[in-house]
Amino acid sequence: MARNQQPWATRTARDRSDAPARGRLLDAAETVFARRGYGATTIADITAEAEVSRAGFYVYFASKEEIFRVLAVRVRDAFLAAQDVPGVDQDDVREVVGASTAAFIAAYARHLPLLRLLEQQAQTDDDVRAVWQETQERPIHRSARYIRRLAAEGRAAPVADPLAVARAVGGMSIQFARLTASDPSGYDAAVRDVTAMFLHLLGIGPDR
Amino acid sequence: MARNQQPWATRTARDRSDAPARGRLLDAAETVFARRGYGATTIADITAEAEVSRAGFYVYFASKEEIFRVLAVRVRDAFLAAQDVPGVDQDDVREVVGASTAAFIAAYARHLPLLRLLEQQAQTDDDVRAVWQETQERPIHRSARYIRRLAAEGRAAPVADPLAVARAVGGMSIQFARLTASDPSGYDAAVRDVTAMFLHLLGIGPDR
Amino acid sequence: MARNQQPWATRTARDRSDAPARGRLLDAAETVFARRGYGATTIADITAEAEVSRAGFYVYFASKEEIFRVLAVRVRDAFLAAQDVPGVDQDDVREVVGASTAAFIAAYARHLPLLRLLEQQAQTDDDVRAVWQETQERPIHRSARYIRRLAAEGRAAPVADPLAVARAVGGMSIQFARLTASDPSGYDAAVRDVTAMFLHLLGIGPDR
Amino acid sequence: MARNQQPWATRTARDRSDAPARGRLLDAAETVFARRGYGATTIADITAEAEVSRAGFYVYFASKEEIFRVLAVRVRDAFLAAQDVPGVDQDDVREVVGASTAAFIAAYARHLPLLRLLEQQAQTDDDVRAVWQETQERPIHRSARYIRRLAAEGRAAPVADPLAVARAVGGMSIQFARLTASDPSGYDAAVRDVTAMFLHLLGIGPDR
DNA sequence: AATGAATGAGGCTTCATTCAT
DNA sequence: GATGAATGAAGCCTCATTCAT
Repeated sequence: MARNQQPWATRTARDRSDAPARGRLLDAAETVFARRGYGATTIADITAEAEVSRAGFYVYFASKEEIFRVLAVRVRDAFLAAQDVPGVDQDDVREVVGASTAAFIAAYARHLPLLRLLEQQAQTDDDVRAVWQETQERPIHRSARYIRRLAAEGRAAPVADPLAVARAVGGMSIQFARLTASDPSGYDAAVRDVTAMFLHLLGIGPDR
Repeated sequence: MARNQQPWATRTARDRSDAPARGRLLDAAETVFARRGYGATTIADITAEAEVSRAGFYVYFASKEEIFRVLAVRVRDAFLAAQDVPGVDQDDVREVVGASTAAFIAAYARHLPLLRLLEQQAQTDDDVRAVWQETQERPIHRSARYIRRLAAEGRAAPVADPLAVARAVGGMSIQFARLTASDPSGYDAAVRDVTAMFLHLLGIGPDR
Repeated sequence: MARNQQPWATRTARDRSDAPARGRLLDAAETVFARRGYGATTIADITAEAEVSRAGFYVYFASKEEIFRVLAVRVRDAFLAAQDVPGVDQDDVREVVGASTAAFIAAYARHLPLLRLLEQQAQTDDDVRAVWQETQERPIHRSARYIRRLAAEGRAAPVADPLAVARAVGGMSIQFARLTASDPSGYDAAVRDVTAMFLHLLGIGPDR
Repeated sequence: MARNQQPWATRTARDRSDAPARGRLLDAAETVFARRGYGATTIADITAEAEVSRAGFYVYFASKEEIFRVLAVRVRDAFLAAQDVPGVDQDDVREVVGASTAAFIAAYARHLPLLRLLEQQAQTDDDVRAVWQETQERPIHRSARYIRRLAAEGRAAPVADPLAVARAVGGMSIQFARLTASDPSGYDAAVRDVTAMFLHLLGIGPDR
């Protein structure tokens, strides 16, 4: 889209073939990894999907591991960015909790295939492990920070250590996100239930 | 039987423990899969670990997929069996919840490597998917049943639908089980915290 | 069948399982070789068909080559024996030629699968080659001898050297035998046509 | 094209003749199949003969079966093409029969090894069977057509149905072609005898 | 920047064959 | 004789990767 912001550009967007090859390869890799898993994916699968020659892959990436690492970062960033919920009244705990729960579940469900692979490859590849840990931990720590602040301000009375509560809520949310991924129609109920339990664990009763 | 006809024989060969090859192969497969993941594991790795010839593998299993499927069933059974907690006073909700939480977290942490692979392969292999789903769902449904009974008997006032609570608690427990797997010293705290949150979600206050 | 010629024998013929294993293996080998060809046939195929254990094969035969050699002899003998046509008036050339042509075509068509393999393996295995050559040459030489006698007695005037005529008639017969094997209904016409051409090549006109 | 930019270059590598690898593989396959038969031939044999790496084989062919199928077509075409005998006076039956008999026997003898394999593999592989049948039937039908024309024009009085005569002559020719293959010195006599018998079956007397 | 051609390395699988019982 | 279990040897095939152009 940014491409057309330059009025002097003469080429009109022609199908995928004028996207730069590197980007096409990354998109293709994401698609194929999601479809066939890490191990079963071959370089040939990726280049076929990207409509690039096999050798063309090596112009941009040194190996399957490397393209995966690049992809891992992309997924982490997308996943974390999707959790910034702007336009929420920071003073309304219920609204904050509801909105961030909704965002988390939605983002997790959306990126589930790649997140699974991330976790998987984290067992093997140290670089991926670092990315995966950040992907996992950052939302939890952010949440824990928030809970600590609420507790300090006397606006919540968490049942357990804030970090433990944050982790627990993270666990729940993931569980429901997986459910949502296999049955998207359950999304609203999932958000409602998790929000309610989150609030309850904060010692905050249901809305009226 | 013939083996005992010669009392002076020091046991006819068979130094390789004396487990029959099939069992050795399954144990070896479990070890190797846990160590190197599914994709990176080769038949040669498994047979080397089992001290069996490469060809010997095919006497009992047709492929890596097949031995994994057999292993999947074994893991599911072990994991589910580990959650039967005998000798618990069924009338004491706190004790039941505490014991089953402890058992679940311990079992999950213990089998984590294979459970991860189970989930992973469930994406690809329909048979494994069935086993994985049972592994996942059975504890949750059992837990949901228990919650429903407590609610019906007026001994608990769950914050949300019993199935949702069960699922949420499952999610938490998994989260803490993973933590425990990487840092076993946190086990007691994990059990304590999850138990407390579980009870809280059941509307049951802290012990005295 | 010979088994029941001994009146003192008490065992009645019970299905294949009391045929001695060696014979069962040979029969099985013939069946399987005919069905799958030489190369594709495995020892396991043969023993399965014979309902004998894999190792049992080696009690009687040292290898696939060896059992094939034994089979080759059996086939050669059966094929040659089938060409003895008793009860034919040796003075009636037309009858002799007709009967032996019929017998040859029938025998060739019947044993075609194994004869093909014989020829095939003759390329590779010297023992088989000897058997194959005899199988091929004996009928031709016998036929040539007959033609020579007829010529000497002035009862025929062969168009070419008796051996060449015999060879030519052999070639025709094989061609029609193959046709017959794939379409048995053509047998009578084949015999009639070949007989007519055979007689013609002997300078003997059609029957009245 | 770039190759000629450096006039001093002594030809960029490519000592392996300069036939492209695919052609070399086909030639090699023909050689090796003829030498060792189908079953005994391995991919490694072929690639060694072609001076190509084992993996190189799979760039052009998916399997031994496939390269054989391609070869089958090549052999069929070569065999059939060798039977076009130009420069023959179509009005001289003796010349036509003699020339086509000679061509057939020569072509069959020359391609005997591969033709044998063709027949052999026709039992197993449907594609090969189709090629083999055409290889077999086309000369016979062409010959039958010719005989029918001669008969219609009153220039021949075949002893039997033209198709039967054609088939019979085919059978003879094959028989003598095989003989020729194992003893090339007999070629002329074979052609003479088969031609004589062919003409005789057409009811055409010997030359003068 | 891009690619067609080629290959080294490595895993999978089959199979004839042996051996202890 | 007969067999279940096991294995060495060998072939097939795939794939990441390189290289000349």
